[in-house]
Amino acid sequence: MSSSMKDVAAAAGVSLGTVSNVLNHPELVAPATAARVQAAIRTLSFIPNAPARQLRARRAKVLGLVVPDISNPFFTEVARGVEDAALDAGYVVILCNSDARAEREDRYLAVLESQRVGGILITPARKSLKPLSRLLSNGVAVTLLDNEASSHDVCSASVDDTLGGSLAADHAVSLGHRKLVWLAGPSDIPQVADREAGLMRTARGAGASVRRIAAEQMTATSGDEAMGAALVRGLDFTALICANDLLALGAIRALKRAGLRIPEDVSVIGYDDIEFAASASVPLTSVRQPKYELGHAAANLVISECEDPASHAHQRVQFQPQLIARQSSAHVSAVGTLAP
Amino acid sequence: MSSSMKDVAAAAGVSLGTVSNVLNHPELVAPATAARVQAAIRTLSFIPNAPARQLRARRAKVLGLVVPDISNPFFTEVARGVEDAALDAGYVVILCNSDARAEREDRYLAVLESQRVGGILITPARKSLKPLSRLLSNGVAVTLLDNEASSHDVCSASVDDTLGGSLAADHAVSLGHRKLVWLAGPSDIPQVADREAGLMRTARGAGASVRRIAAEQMTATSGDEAMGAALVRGLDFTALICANDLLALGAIRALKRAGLRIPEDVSVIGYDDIEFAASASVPLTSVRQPKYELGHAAANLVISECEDPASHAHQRVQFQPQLIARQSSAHVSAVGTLAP
DNA sequence: TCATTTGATTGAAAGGTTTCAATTGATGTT
DNA sequence: AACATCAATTGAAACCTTTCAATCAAATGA
Repeated sequence: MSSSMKDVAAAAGVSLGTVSNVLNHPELVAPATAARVQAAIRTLSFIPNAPARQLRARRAKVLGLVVPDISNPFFTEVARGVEDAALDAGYVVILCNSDARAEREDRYLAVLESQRVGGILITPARKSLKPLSRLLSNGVAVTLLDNEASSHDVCSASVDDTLGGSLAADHAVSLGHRKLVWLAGPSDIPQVADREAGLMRTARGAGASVRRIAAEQMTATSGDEAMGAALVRGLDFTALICANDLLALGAIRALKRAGLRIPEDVSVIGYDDIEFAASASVPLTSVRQPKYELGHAAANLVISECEDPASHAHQRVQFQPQLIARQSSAHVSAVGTLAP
Repeated sequence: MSSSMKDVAAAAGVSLGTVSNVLNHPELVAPATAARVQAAIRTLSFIPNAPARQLRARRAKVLGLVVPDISNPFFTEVARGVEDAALDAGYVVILCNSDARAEREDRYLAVLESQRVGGILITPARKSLKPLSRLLSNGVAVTLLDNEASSHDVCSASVDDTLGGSLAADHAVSLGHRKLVWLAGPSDIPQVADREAGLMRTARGAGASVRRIAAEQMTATSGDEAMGAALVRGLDFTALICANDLLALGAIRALKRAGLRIPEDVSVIGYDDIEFAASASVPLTSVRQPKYELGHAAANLVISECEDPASHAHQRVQFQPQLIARQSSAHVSAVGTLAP
């Protein structure tokens, strides 16, 4: 049986309140007493009952992490950052995959509310913060992850997606490409919209045309399908820029199936720079995001708000992306132009 | 402010106990009353306080998932299976990456004990169940994940690793390979040991030689290093079998750097069949494990024990692996033999 | 009609912690 | 010697549930 503070108090010959003070306000208790209590804690191998503490003190060292899909290596890496920061602060992370579906996200938000978590890190499935308002008004610390806060009652940690889109376009254009294809994901994903905006502005500013096709999800399978379908319809382009690396990996499969060579016939640029980008069938040029750092920073924001809500000022942290050139992109070749 | 059962009771004009019964034992309360209470719950948008419930009822619908590394796509997929099963049962999953380090695992086990989780799914960092005994004696349901239970006080869900190793060896031998290299991971990982045992038995039974090299971790980087170092030392072989796909991906990088062609000079076989195996620079032949199903089954085992510990019988669930042949493996070529 | 059974509801205790006003004992001041 | 101050400790209340014995009202049986 697990021992309680009452047992510790009895063993150390002090009152319950003193044991609590040793644990939470050591400065209030005499060194000798504290030592005696610590000894009792050790011999009884007492471990505090977190739910009981939470019930009374209403602050739980628990964070909810709500992401579209942890199997996307981007979010996996983000999650590691979150988790490491959390563990360092004695917090624990509840993993919630929303599958980018509002219904599932709502279900999780309700569960997290029921668990009375102290904070939530979320990459929301929809733009509106409405679903979060209940939590917010109950004093739960919310930080937007990989999304920039538009309102002022939450923190956010994000990467400059507009810049990222721009970097990708720059790269293609500087290699001489003028006929681009943008392989987007679902249009309601804000990150994708921002990348697209940056891409379009930069590409068109440089006199390149951009044709847009969209995949249904941000997965390799979906990228394969979308690209395959587009190729069947016929498409005149020399460079393909994808909303993320998974789409790019899938698109490459479709391109190869259609007999196209990369980068001789088509240059491909991904986004995220997931670990496998370098080991892909053609090592993938990609826009790198500081994934781990993003998660780490976001977790620290939300933890600092949990620890001291009163003196907390909401912040927006923004990281810069970076283009990593590999073999999937090359200078447009005179001979290799694609006739559809 | 969040409303409590007291508020609901007042609003519905019933006692606290009745509200509790509506929530937990609906069969005990008159339909009319139940309806009134439900209405009050809805208008007050009452959400039960899980920690308070846990304090009184000592069953928390919380699971701890302890894995070596969620960024390994194998465990990512397992985690998805766990999470889906958990959500269906109204449970929530705390994510714990042990990094395969005992110290970090212990830290997490203490946190999970403090949180008074109902169950733990763990791929242990070490063979002994000692670190779990505290939890077990406190009535926490423990299920071994991707490890077969040796004792009888826990459930386990695993994949037959000996068979998997054997399948890989069979495949290589049937393609005519007689000089194999086994790229192992840390020797204290039981899964790796089992794969090795199956591999050795089958390969040697077929008259093939197996040379063993070991990577420090189960990562691509580590596989690259280990393979690179081995190539420098000189190695006479035609087929490489790796303890997992990440090692294989890394090893392929090293092989290519050394000017070796795959599969013409060397056949490579991985293990796990992660999603990227198919998109790798050379599509990877691999031993597929039912990852999602493994996680799902394990979660259901632990949940069933949580729900009804009394009538629970510990079980071992074992899945079968399957060899997926792709282009990284081919028949040994007369010309392509490697002179070191 | 009275006693008994059944079904629905209640009230109070318990679970492990934190918090805070109150108490104690010692030290310092006049 | 009387008083104020201060540090250390205590005791009880509060947090929100669940549980269970007790109560109550209505229905049944004789």
